[in-house]
Amino acid sequence: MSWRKDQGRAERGYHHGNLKEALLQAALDLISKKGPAGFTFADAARMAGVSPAAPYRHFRDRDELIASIAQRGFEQFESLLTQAWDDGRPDTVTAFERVGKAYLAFAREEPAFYSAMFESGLPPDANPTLMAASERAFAIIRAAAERLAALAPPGMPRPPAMMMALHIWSMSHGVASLFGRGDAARRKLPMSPEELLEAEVLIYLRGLGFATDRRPGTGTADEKPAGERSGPWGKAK
Amino acid sequence: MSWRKDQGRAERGYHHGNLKEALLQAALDLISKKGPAGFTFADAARMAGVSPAAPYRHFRDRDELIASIAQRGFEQFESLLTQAWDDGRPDTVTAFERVGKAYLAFAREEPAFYSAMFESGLPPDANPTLMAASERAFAIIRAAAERLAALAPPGMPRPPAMMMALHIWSMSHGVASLFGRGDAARRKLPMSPEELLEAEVLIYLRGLGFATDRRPGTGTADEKPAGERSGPWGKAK
DNA sequence: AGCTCATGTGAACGGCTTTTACATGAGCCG
DNA sequence: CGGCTCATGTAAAAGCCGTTCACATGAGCT
Repeated sequence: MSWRKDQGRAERGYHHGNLKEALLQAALDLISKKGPAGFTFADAARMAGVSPAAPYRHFRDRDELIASIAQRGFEQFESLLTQAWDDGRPDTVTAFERVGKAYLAFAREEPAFYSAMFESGLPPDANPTLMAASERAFAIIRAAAERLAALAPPGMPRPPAMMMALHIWSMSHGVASLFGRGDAARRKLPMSPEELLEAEVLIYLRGLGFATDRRPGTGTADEKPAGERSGPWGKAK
Repeated sequence: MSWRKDQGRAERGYHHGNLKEALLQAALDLISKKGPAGFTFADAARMAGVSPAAPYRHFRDRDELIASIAQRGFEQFESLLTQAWDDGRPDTVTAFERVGKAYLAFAREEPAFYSAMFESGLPPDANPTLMAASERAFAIIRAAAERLAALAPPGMPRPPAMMMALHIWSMSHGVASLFGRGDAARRKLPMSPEELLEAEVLIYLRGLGFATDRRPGTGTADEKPAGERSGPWGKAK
């Protein structure tokens, strides 16, 4: 990691040279430490070593900075989900679960992005480009659901892919926002959020008629020791 | 609705007489209008007709006011869920779904409470009595899950009730916080949040092996026209 | 060299939170 | 009823923030 002009502090002429980027970085730091509410425009400026008025050359106001972060967040999120989905390899169900885990991993490892994206209280409709980014990310989940729906067992009516996608999203978001971030501020659990979500998704998929032991499908098969794994939960009493 | 001293405005001696209550009311109004972030201590004071310093006689600081609201929210929430659960009448599955709907109804009809409870960014561990209230509310869901788990079909291993409860909670919270509040600020959906959640829960329960057509059980039976209702979703394409 | 315009500064306004010293009067005690 | 006391409210002030505006600087172009 290295900015053009060394952290922005030290010697630095009248012009910063990289202020916009420095502000975004600072804001990310601050949000991850104190939440999107505690984040302060002035603090970010201070951290970048400029006067409190300087940021206004790059962002209309505080909200626009947060929206910019949310925007980037959705882009990284989309890329992460795309990678996790990996076009359904090695088999659809496995890939699908990987997407769920990626969702949680993002919420855990990038709490600042996640907060900006989902907990900043910005009206989504006010910002078309932001909403577009959000929809591109959701489209990954939706595409995965589409593929999964196509595999639905013949006996049953096909579940609408859009609905499945919304279900998965709500489960992921629910788990992430109730139990997701480790640091502070979350409830205690008898299991990890990842396990919780995995079980939830597996049960849900089973409810749709999918075989969830991962034997069928494209079977690239590194079967887990299929021992007594008869249900999607561990040995919890 | 009528306070003791008429709105707090009008004629009113040096002492308000009911300030604490008036502040809580004002805060509820403000939060529901502008979100927990936009809410201002000074505004609440103004609305109650007192000086900006007066609230400090009743709340240590702004956060404590919000925590008080969250506290009340959890109490109302608990009461609502208890009522919806109605001790599992007329049958467990029906009552269970009613709890899900009550959850959403609360989020929709009491957005201020809901925000204070789940989106205020307060550390839950910092406030023991608040966490206790939250746990009492969750206990209702947990108790319902317990009863449901006991009914699990004999063929399969019993799902842990705690896990089921957490699953249901995460689904409800996910749907509520992504799509829950109608006014502003939410995404568009091909179906109502209520339908979305109902389908999600039904599919999930089916995944656990429950018959979800509501024919078995205590069968107090006001069967819906069981026509072509072969899956938990409507005619969505 | 000189011009121009994007970018940063300083000072100022109004608003918010919180603290402190002081005012008021409700409730009690004699 | 008179007076005391203490919870409750006020005024003023300090310190922070967001935001704006007139002004300074200097990077890049001609």
